[in-house]
Amino acid sequence: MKRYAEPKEEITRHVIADILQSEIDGGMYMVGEKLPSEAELCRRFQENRYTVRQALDLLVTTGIIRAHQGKGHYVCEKPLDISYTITPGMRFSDVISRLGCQPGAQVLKQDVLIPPPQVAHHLLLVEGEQAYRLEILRLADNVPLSINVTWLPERHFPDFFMHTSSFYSLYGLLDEHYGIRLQRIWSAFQATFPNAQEAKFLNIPPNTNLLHIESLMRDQHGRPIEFTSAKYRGDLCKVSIYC
Amino acid sequence: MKRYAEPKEEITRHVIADILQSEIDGGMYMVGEKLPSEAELCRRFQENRYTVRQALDLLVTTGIIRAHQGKGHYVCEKPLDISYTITPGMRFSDVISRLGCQPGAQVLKQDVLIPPPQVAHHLLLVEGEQAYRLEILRLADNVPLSINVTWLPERHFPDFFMHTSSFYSLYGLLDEHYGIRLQRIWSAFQATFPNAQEAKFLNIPPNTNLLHIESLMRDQHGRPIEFTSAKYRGDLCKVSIYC
DNA sequence: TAGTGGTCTAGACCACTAC
DNA sequence: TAGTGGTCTAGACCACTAT
Repeated sequence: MKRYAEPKEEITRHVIADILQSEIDGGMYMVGEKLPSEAELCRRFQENRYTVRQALDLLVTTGIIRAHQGKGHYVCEKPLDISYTITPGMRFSDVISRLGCQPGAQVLKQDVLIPPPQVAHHLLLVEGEQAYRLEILRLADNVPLSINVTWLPERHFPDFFMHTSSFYSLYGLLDEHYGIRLQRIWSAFQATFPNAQEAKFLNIPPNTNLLHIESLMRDQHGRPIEFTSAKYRGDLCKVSIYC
Repeated sequence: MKRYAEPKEEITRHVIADILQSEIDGGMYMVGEKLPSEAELCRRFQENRYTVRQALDLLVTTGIIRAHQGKGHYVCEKPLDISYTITPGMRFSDVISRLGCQPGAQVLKQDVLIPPPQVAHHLLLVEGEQAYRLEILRLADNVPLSINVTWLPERHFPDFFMHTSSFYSLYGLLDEHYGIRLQRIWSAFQATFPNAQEAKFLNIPPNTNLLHIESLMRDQHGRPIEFTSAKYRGDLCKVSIYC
């Protein structure tokens, strides 16, 4: 056992992380399987618990494994490749179904209010005009995948909340009840980290990265209809678009 | 000073991080300015160095501050909003110039070889057909913003490397010397972390998040011409596209 | 050389999970 | 109750930066 830091050049935590990762890649620990406990890894590598934890943290941060207090470290599922083509007929729920997962959606909050200036501007609202604000959690096999905040101009959707109680697909709802089909005008992409609330709903540690997508959609008549801010789990999602 | 962990509920590191963040937000430490040293913060909060470091790490991971060994912790710049519209006439260098920064590009590597199957498939190459592979570092005011790996079918670009020595704008080069103007077919977005080499070239710690964009572009005749894998610094870049 | 952050040892208590 | 990960104390050496 090394008593103190060595000439460096290797940084023990990275060496341990690389060994564990190669063992995971090599199939020694399968997806969903539990890794040896920290104490066991300390004995195996003859290193301090701090060092072993730093190594595990590297793999947690990279989305290779996840930690469960009181249980252990587990090998993560592989990222889903969500080929997300929002054109007529392709909905979030369809995408998830095609991947062999059970899609889910949960309305966390719904309001009618005056949106922030940026949103009002995109949706071409007049001064003081109100819009629906929907906060939706998207799930696949009961695993939270994304949090969406969607804005819709109030005037286009009378009695909107009558339809959201049995929420399943937003685009399905807009098509069925209002005859509106959406197409993308513009999107902005950013890699971010979650705030406390988002981390809670997505059930992820605060250092998981998120794919943040803001989108402006228009209907078949060219009117801007929907502004959405969606935050996807970076370790599980990859989003594709076709132009 | 607490001798051991307390009833929790507060988690000291988060409390310290919140205090520091509010002070940064409040303008106590300006962008680019140095925070007090770890030792100083230990004295101020009467906490162990480990705890103070965990607090600082939270802010580093969130992109609020960055650490320089031997110097200190510094407040980060705000993200650039790179509205990246790759259509005729809009180049990376143009985007950067418009933001008031000096664009830069550096060819890290250039090869001619048989691309991996996925790339060959996208570019409609026949079995064994070769392509150019360019690894390019993009900079703004000498700060590395992204690493791009670009593939171009060899047959469309005779004497290609004659033109890459004085590299400035790839799309400018393709237009000038080959009369080819590009448009987006498809893009895939993911939030990831850098590998060791990427972290080195981008000069970022390994827990900085990256916005990874794979794109397939076609020329004015509809032929798929370019496949690019671009990794942008998540703390500095936001990429917008228009459809 | 002094000061800063980066890494590590050794050992403790807290909180969650399973039995 | 035992085992696991989560947090923290106290102190050490290493590597980089400025002077």
